[in-house]
This record gives sequence, C-alpha cells and structure tokens, in this order.
Amino acid sequence: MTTTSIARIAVPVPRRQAFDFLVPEPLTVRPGVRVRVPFGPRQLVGMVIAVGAVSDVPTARLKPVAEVLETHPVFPAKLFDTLRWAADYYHHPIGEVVATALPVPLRRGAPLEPRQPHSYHLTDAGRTFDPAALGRATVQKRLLALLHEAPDQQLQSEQCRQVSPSWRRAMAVLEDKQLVTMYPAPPVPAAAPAPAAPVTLNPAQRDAADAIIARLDDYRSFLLHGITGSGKTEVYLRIVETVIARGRQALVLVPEIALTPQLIERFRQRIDAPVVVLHSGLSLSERHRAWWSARSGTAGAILGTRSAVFTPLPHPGVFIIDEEHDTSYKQQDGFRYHARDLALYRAKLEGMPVVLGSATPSLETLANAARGRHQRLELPARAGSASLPHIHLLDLRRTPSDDGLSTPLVAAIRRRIERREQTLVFLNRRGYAPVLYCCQCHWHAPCPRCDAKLTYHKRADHLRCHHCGHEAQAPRSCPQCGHTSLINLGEGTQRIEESLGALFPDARILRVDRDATRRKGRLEETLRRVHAGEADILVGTQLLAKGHDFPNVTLVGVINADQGLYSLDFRAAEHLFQQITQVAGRAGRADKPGDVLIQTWYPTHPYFESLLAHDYEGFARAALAERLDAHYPPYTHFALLRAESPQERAAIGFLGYARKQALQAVRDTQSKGVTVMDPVPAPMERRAGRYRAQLLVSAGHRRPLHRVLDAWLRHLERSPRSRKVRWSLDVDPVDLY
DNA sequence: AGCACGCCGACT
DNA sequence: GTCGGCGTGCTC
Repeated sequence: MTTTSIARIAVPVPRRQAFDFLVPEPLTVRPGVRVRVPFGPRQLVGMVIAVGAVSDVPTARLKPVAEVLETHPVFPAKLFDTLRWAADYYHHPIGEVVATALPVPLRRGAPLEPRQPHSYHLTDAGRTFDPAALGRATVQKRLLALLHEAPDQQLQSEQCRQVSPSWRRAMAVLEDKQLVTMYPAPPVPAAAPAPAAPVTLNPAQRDAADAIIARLDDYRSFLLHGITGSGKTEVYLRIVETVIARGRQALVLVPEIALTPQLIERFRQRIDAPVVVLHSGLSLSERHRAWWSARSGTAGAILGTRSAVFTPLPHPGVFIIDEEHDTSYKQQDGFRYHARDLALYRAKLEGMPVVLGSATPSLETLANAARGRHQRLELPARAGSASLPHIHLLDLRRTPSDDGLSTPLVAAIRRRIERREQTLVFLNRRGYAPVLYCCQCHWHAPCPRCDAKLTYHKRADHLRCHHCGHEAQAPRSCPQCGHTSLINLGEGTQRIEESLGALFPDARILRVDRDATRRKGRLEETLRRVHAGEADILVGTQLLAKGHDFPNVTLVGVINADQGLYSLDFRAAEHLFQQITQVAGRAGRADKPGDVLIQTWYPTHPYFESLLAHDYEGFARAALAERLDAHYPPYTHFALLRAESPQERAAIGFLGYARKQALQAVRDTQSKGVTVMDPVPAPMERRAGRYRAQLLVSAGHRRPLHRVLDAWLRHLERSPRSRKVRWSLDVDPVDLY
C-alpha cells in the first residue's frame, strides 16, 4: 500500500505562496527538482520546495505533477536555503525568487546541462549547391546562402540563430541532404595565460590577503578598505588564487559598470582555472553555459554583477564584493534584493569568508564593522604613488557664475585646455527635487516633524515633506531674514554641456551619462576616445565615478554638490561624498596631481571639512551620528510600500487604506517600536503617465518589523482594493523614490 | 502574471 | 443577432 505523496511547489506567479500537487506513481520528487505542472489553463515549470503526505487543500482539488525534470536538486542546499530565506525577508513570491535564480532556458524547462555550441560546415556537395534550388524552404535557403558567404564556410549556433528562431530544424534538413555537417564547436581556446610576471604585494596588501587566507574555512566577513589605486584587485587575485589552489571556487561580484574587459583579462591571465563571466551582454544560452560551468564545478572563478550572487557553486571558497557601497547591487524592481546582503547570508550558511571591498564603504558596512560584525583591513596608499588631488571649494555666494559655471572653474578649465590636459565636469543628479532656498541667509524650509528639508512643488506652489507628509504654504519671502530672494535649488543643470560649448567653442566635449551611453558599446567607445585624448572636457554623472581611471584628467569640477547636502533623500550626502571621493581618486597621476573644484553655497558645511582633508572616515562618523539621531538606517530599518496608478488619487488613496491596515497589523501582532508614516506622493510624482506614492514603515529592530510586514501583506493581498493599483514592498530601500 | 468568464456597445 | 471591450477573480 502506498500513500501518494504531495509536493509543495514554487510556481512562477506573483503570489506569495506555494501550491500543492499530487505526485502520481511512478514519479518521485525531492526538494529542489523542477517539475512541469498544470496550472489553471496552462502548464508551468516550478520547483519542489517540500514533499509530504498532507495538504490544506482537499485532495480532490489537487492536480498531478505532469513531468519531473531531473532527479537531483538544481541548487546546492545552502543556495536553496538562501533563496527561501530571501523570499521571506523581501516578502516576495517564492516562485519568482526561484525563477530569478535560474537561467532563462531552465525557467522554461530546458535540461540542466546546456547543449554544446556547434559549428556547421558546408560539405563538398553543399559548396556547389545553389541555394535557389531549395525552392520555398526559406530558412534553409538563407542558412545555405549565409554559409556560402561565411569565412571558412562555417557558422556557429549563435550566428544561425539570427536567421530564424526555427533554424535548428532547417539545419537538420540540410544535414539530411548532406549539404552540411555539424561539429562540436572548438572549445574556446583557454587563452594560455602568458605566465604573468610574479606580482609582489606591498606589506599592506600582503597583510590583508594573509588575514583572509588564514580564515578560509569559516564564515567571517571582512571590510577591505583601500583607497582608489591602493591595489584591492591584487588582494582579490591573491585570495582567489589560494582558494582555487585548494580546489574551491571564488565568486566575485562587481558593479554593473565595473565589469570591464581589462578586469576580466586580469583574472584570466592570473587565475589558473577557468574564469567565467556573467553579465547582461551574454545571450541566454551563453548565460546558461556559464551557469552550468559554475554549477558543474568546471569554473574556478565566477565574475559577475548583481544576479551572479545566485550562481550555484558545488565547492564555494570565497565571496568577494567589490565596491560594496555601489547601489547597483540593489535590484530596483520586482524582486528587490540586495546582492551584498544575500552574499553575506549565503556565506554564513556555507561557512566561508566574504570580502567587502571599497574605497568609500557604505555607512551601513562601516557601522557593522564598528559593531564588530566585519573585520576591518586597511590598504593605505602606497608611498610614492599618485598623490592625492587638492580639493578646493568655490564659494558661490562670492563668485559670479553663469549658467551654473563659476568664473574660477571656467578659468581652471581654460588652463587645462591650454595645457592639453583633460577636465571632468561632474554633475550630481541625485536628489534633484527642488528645495526652497534663501540666497541671502541660506535658509531652507525645514520640516517641523522630521530632520529633513521640505520639497517645493511648483504646480501646487507649496512645500511638502517626503518623509512624513507634512505640508506647508510656500513663503513669498524668507521667514528668517525677510528677503524675497528665495530660489529653487536644483534647476538648470541640464544646460551645462551647452554652456561649456558656448564658452569653449573649440573644445571637444564628450557627454557620459545614461542617456548618452544607453546603446550597447557606446560607453566603451566614449571611454576609448577619452583615453586616446580625443576629448578635452568630459561632462557626466555617477557613471564617471565608477571603475574607470582617467590619467589625463587633472581637473575635476563638481557643479552641484549642494543637492547632496540638502536633499530629501537621506542617503544623498553619503552618495555624493562617495562619488566625489571616487572621482577625485581617479583623476591625476604621480607627476600630475589633480585639482578638484567643488561649487557650493555652503562652504562652511561641516561635511566639507572632512572632504577637504580626504577624511572619508570623519565624514562617515558625522553622518552616522546624524542617522542615529534622526532614526535612519542603519540604526533604524525601513520598508517602503510603493503604489502607482494612472489615476491621480488612486495610489495615495490605496496607501491611506494600507496605512490603516498597517496600524491594525501592528496591534494584531502586538509589535513595539514599529512606526507607520503617512502616505506621500513620490518626489517625482508622475512618471510615464502614472501617479506614484509611497508609505514608509520603520522600526528599530527587524523582527517586529517583519512580523508586521507579514501580517500586513496578507491583509493587503486579500483586499479587493489592492487590485486597483500596482503596488510593491521594498525592504531596505536604497533610495526613497 | 496569464487566462477565462462575464456582462454591455457598434458592426459583418 | 454576434464580436469584443476590459473589470473581476482564480490558479493547488
């Protein structure tokens, strides 16, 4: 007598639940295997998360599993545990979390082991065969024609795919007709690494590497704090070498922008094992193959961006998160995970070390290090290397400026052009929401209920706090000094490039921002031109602060630092200082130290003192003290409910209802220390035709917060009101808009 | 998210 | 008379 078992299955639908299915004889399943299941009117690929004998759903309503796709779990156990934890922590549907961690072909039910790429060659018969003779078989005809044109008269699978999605069938027919033969594609020559010259680490690098290598068998997290140019990559390489020599694998996460060919090349040359790269430029099948080589244990080192944190590793040895402060580690839609935080959790389960590297660590990581959660390792600048740039403030109160460019900055740029050196003009686009500001006494409208500035809303002509919802009339004159010279900080930065063009008609100006580099390869091309000296002035945003050295840049101009000082985004100052420190660190070289000129209306702001002294730590201490005071992260934990709707009042109306439900959830769970703010419109309220609003929930401790979130979301999901708007929860949001 | 079911307008 | 609009509701 057998009892039919019941499998709980994660299915890729946006419901925070799993679904039970019967497992009919002779099928057997275990947690972690994929199955095909009937789901409503269609079939879906899901993953078994538990097997048992009972279900809350009456057996009569359970459908049977249609197909079991493998016998062994897809993910190593600790990774699978991490995924389940992440679904819980981010309150995201488990089915979508599992799907996120799978290469696309596997989500669709492809076999775990990808098909080897093949190459297709013309046979002698094929060479003399006229494609026109194939008549109406268009795909065959085009494949054959393409083969005739191809160098060596051969094609790779990737090229065939361009012809038609159904190229495989057509190619099979051509094989049958003996016009084409197929070979497994020659394995990509494993770029016989020119035995790189032995690298000697300086004492600080050696100490850091040794400290980590001594602890490879345990969970432990390290903060590797090394200023730009201090050689963090060499430390990473030494650790990865060691890990690989011990038969383990290394996972290295880098920000999106930093995954440059140079970095990849450096790893390939130095690491005596296959290095696999995961990034957005790969085709679906290339990704799948990279995933497989990690999961099968072939790959020694895996270099990748955010989603690479889900790479399965049979023999994990170390996780390295480069530039750990970078916000691209946080997914900004759908499953809003933070790759750094998931890496820490996963490493703890796996019992292996994590290295968080940065010249400008996030305040969160610094606070964790201060509490003893991370071990700090320092890399001071090597003696004799590039000296630090001089940082000067340009006091906008005393300096005439035109279109955002002050006279001293213009003069400095002119000197660089004459000396044939490059200038980098840095725009801080963050937190551009307008703040009402008095030119006379520097008053800006504060919120009486928060440690935040009010935002000026032009349309309604009033001020509003984006943290608590407080509203106030916009004053006509300054309440502090009575002057009527109130201005709107945060406008006019768009025209910098034009202004520069007018001032320096002969200069070659290049723009580097998301808009100008959206197309694939454009950024690389722009950077190449900069390095080749084909530009005099670079104008750009955050992108410039990330991962690229500009040895010929000897002047950095920061146009609008103040928006980082007084912004409604509480992290704006942190990001601004990270960016300036990073940009400054990349400019200049040993014989030509750079200058950094920062335009500001607030030259006496205490943060600047730290910046001028190259004292990021000092800045961080001050900023952390403010965060503690204001009950902001990392001392308070945030969760943000976002809602949007094409109807103007719908999103905020829903959040008003949601707030009541949240307060109810706080009462129901008897949770202490959980604060529910008022719903507020998003700073950029209307985007792409949708009105957006948000509701902040905060708590000093995570446990009560998550208890409340859980009860709250269960209510919201059941409510008919929640179907009228699009909404999502963001746990640990990185920016509040 | 899909996808079906269902109940009201302009068309072969 | 029907094709089809997208509101509402469910998926083990």
